[in-house]
Amino acid sequence: MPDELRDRGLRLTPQRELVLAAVRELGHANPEEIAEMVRLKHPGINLSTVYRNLETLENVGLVIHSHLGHGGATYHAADDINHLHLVCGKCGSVGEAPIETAAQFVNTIADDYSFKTDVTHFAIHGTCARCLETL
Amino acid sequence: MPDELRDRGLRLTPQRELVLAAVRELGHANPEEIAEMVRLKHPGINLSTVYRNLETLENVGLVIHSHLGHGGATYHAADDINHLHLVCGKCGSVGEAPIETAAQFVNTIADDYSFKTDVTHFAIHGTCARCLETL
DNA sequence: TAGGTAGATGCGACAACTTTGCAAGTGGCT
DNA sequence: AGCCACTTGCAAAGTTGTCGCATCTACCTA
Repeated sequence: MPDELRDRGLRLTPQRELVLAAVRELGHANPEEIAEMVRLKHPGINLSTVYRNLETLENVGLVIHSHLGHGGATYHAADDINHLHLVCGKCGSVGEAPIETAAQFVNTIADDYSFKTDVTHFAIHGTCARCLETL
Repeated sequence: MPDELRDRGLRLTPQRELVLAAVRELGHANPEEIAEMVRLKHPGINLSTVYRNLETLENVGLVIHSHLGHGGATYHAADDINHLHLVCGKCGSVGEAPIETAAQFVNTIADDYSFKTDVTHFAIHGTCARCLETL
């Protein structure tokens, strides 16, 4: 679908297409990982081009970033954000749970604080089952 | 209570006391803000000393960090972590809600995924009431 | 109370990650 | 085919946090 880029007023460059494809394929990935994947087909791409394209793609709503750990952002395809992330503070593993798991929590906060929460933006932090066992 | 430091095997230095005091006074603050406050009484303190003391104080359980925004950590007094943070992605405001608000959510995740979540570590991201109005 | 020592501090260098300026390149319109 | 604004590559710089090392000092011991 090359027109999904043009329709949003963006030029269709190989770099841009490959960045979007990488985000979709990787599920969630940081800029460095995305650059690596893009380089398989377009070895010369510069990291700053990746950063700029991620920002651009996010501005037009094709891509979304979230924060899974202490460090930088990870990027997702916008239409793939239907889950929340369970990040283990011990081993760093990233689990997923359907977004409905938080539905009541979100509603409570909306009712009590008029705050519309986006549960996918930040990870849910805690300790995973395996790490709990080994304590 | 100077002995709360010594009791945990830490030397009682003016810098360390002031860092702890600043964390307690500020409620939540990043290392730079903490350094600024410490400098009011101890102008010479080095930023790396602040970082090292925050790490040390966290190791002995007097201080805890959490992530409120895209950037770095913010620090709290450990006995002050009884609320979760509602961070508005538009205006950056930080609201609070009692930790019980998330109790059922936490239980659901524990039951379904054996994942023990720490809701205070990452902020709850979304849009605050005021920003929702002005959309 | 003086002295020794492990731990703490200050300082500068370094590292990781991201942003920016600018010149050269190129997609898309006419 | 040609033009122009948008993109890219590259290098430099900004940010934030970490590290090595020499110096200093809190605390223990005699």
